[in-house]
Amino acid sequence: MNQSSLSISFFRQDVLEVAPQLLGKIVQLKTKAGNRYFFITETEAYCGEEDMGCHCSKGRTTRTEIMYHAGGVYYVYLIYGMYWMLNIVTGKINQPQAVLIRGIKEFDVTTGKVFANYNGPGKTGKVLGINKSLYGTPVLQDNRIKILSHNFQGSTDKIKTAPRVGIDYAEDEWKNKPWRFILS
DNA sequence: TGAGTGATCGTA
DNA sequence: ACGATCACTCAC
Repeated sequence: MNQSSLSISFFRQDVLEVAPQLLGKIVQLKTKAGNRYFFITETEAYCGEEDMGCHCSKGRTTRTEIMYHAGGVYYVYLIYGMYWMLNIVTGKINQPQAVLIRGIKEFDVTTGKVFANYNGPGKTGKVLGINKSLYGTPVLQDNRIKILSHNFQGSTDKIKTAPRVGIDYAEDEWKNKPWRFILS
């Protein structure tokens, strides 16, 4: 298995480039029992203060501060008191954007066989052991989670788009944007 | 369809 | 200081 990570320049592209390109990318998780391997199956893009579905539509706050950083750091937060959402900041400095990782599948690294599906951002955060300590950590620096630069076999072929989930409070213009990317 | 759960943010 | 809200999940 090629272990090279995605570069910092990848994450500093616009979120609408990064979000679909993250589909199929392999995530390596280091645990006491050894490495576990996943690939990304679903993402969502959140794009700037003008995007009424994005947390940054309310401007710079303690929570959203990290989104104003240049791309390539983690943005995590707790929702509904239970679920840690895993996001990666993208774009340039002061261009607040992030990709939400909404789903991953786990596979056996020797056989290449998929054996578990974690659909939904809450489940994704749980299986990866996300918590607030990851907030602001550079993606390339974290020693527990590595995002590799190559794709799970044959996973890039079919990308579906759909409106984003859970932002019913936003006006139709933003609610309807096809910024949810799904591997099929 | 609604309960569970706690950080965050706007209003005082 | 308080109350409403929330990029969700699971059981019913």
